[in-house]
Amino acid sequence: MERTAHRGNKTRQGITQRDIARLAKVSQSTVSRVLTGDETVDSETAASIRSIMAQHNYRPDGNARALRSSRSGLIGLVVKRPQGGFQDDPFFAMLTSEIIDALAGSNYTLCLELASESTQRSIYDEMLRSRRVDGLLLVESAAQDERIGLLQRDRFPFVVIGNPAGEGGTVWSVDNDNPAAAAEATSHLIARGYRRIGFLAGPLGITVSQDRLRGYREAVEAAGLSSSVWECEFNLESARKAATEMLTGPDRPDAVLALDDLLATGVELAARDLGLSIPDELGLASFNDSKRCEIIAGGLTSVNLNIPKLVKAACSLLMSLIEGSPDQAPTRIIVPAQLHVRASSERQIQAVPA
Amino acid sequence: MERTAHRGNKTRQGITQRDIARLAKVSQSTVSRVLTGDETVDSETAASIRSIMAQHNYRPDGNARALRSSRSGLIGLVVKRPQGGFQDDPFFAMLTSEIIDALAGSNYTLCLELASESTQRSIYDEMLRSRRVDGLLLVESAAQDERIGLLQRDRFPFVVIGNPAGEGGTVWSVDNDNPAAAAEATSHLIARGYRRIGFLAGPLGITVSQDRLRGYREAVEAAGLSSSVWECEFNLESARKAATEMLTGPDRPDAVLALDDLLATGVELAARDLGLSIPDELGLASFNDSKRCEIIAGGLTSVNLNIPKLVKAACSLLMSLIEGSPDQAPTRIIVPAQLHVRASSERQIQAVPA
DNA sequence: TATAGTAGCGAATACGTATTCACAGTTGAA
DNA sequence: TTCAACTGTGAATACGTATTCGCTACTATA
Repeated sequence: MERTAHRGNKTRQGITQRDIARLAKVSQSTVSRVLTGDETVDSETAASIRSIMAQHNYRPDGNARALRSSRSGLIGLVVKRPQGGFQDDPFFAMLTSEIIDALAGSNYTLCLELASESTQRSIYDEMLRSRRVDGLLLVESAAQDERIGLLQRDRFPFVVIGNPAGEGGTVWSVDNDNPAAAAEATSHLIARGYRRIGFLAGPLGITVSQDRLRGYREAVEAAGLSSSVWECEFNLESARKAATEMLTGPDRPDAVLALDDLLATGVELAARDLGLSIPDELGLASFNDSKRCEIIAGGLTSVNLNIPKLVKAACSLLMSLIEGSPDQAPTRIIVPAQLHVRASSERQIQAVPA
Repeated sequence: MERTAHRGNKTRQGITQRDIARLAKVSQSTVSRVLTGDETVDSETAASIRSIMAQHNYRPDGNARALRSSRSGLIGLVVKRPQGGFQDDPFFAMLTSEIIDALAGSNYTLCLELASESTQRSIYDEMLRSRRVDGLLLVESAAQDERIGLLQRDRFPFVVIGNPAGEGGTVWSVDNDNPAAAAEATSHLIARGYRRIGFLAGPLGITVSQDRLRGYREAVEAAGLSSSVWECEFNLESARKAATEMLTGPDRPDAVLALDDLLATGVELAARDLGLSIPDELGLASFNDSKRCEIIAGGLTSVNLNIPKLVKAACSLLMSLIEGSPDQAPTRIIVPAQLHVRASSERQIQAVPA
């Protein structure tokens, strides 16, 4: 005589394949076949089953599916979170957003993990070794990363976005040609008549710093100029401080190439503090071409990294790794970047005779 | 005679409870008991099992676990993505980051979903009805949301961050007291001697716009001043355009309260274009107290929403909903916000006799 | 007409875990 | 001494799906 409805909690049970089968007067396996798109089901039977499914609003249980087929349909995104949290840098949001778009048509869903030192280990255990995710996107720029070794040992599908320095050709990765892009940006500044070009890098232990620094150096040396490099942390205060030192020291640069729009913002602040006008007294360029480039320094020249394309490449690569390991040697995919010139580097050209 | 090793793909098999049991010379169920923290296992047996687990680097299969216990340990985050993608607004990144921190000690992991119009439906089906997530955090400000009805119908655990307008007392939610905060910010501007205070809102269909507008109106009217409201989209260009109209129209405001740091940035740009100095000729205040407040307009007065606390409250609420539905009436939790005064509203006080 | 081939389908099983049930052995109180 | 309670355990089962294995009919070929 007991009512069962008031349990409230367990009531949320959901309908299963067996229920559908009962209603359609077929076996559960036939229902399953319809779901997996098996061709050997009579089209009329299939239609009837489908209609009953729709009618009862049936949805397969993702966990059962994952257990049986050992494929979860989840992709993990691992980003190293800068200490001090995310600054205004929209890189992370752009990335996430693009990944979701890239995955939209597929059978995969994004699952997020921000790594700080403390959660780092948990990612690997909780998500990966528990088979919760089918593959990993690693946003990587640290020169050393012990996780990569672990992933390789387990033959776990993963793609690095960025430059996994030590792992040269042993890892699938997608990146821009940062040295070339940095060289182009530097050459652009030189072509605009700037002569003492400084480089404001992030932490030098990070490969993206190293790569862009290299391109900068090459371009500067090729032009017979000398280089001057400053290092700072990935936050505004640090960038502003470094830029201030840079611009008040001896042999002050007349142009700065910053690693990042965030750091470039710091340079602009420093310049404003010092009363230096951009672009006349100081040229400025950087990387990312984020929205803020339209407002910083009256328009900030910046390298567009083509994040949508970068992400699409990474995702489709990862999916193919997950689905049928091509057993091909790992490749590094390079997505072209493009310099987006704006006012911050548009000084009147100062006669540079051919 | 066939080698089995070269399959390469299926090799990634992983060790199971049964394997552990065999090694420990106990039954699989005892191993399971150790894992679930069942007290009835002999401590010596348990120790031995644990040691074997550690030795063989065992990890329980998350999918099997989820299937059996109908609890996945995943929490979904649903954010409505503004069209045009994320601008420089760091709100999303702050949120995500804080959620991960809040979940760090718990047994839950974050799983992300950005909703655009097209993926909206898929969230509900793929993640929720497939039982992939145990609960949902909904970042909500639309006045109407059909998803909430669906969630309620299925008695699915979810918590709204923000104000789910129509759903008054029928939904668990966590929010700031936006009317009060807006009133405080407005009163602050008035106390600093500003007299014609404009409000730059986002889209008015959004509850956060409505709530802050209300507080602004109350404060302005209480001071015997008149209100003037402008609406714009959630992007810099739109804000700048609206602010320009605002500041060039008749009866130009001498202070602006913006809905958001992003919109406030647009106001600053417009002011700069028009040669209006902040704070002397134009007072400015907004909401979010993001990092950029330290650099906009020489320091932007902004309401700190206390996102860490907001998020912690939402997460622990959600977890308790998931674990044992308290069958208590839904509650709206209000986290106090605090006005962070900076230079942008710090005009010399112009004699306002008591 | 006999046989090979094939389409369609149900029974059974596997995936790895959590949980229920029963049972043996021990303890403790009557 | 007897029986009840308790402790620690293994066998069995369930979770919902995908998949393998045969079996039945039916068609095509000879």
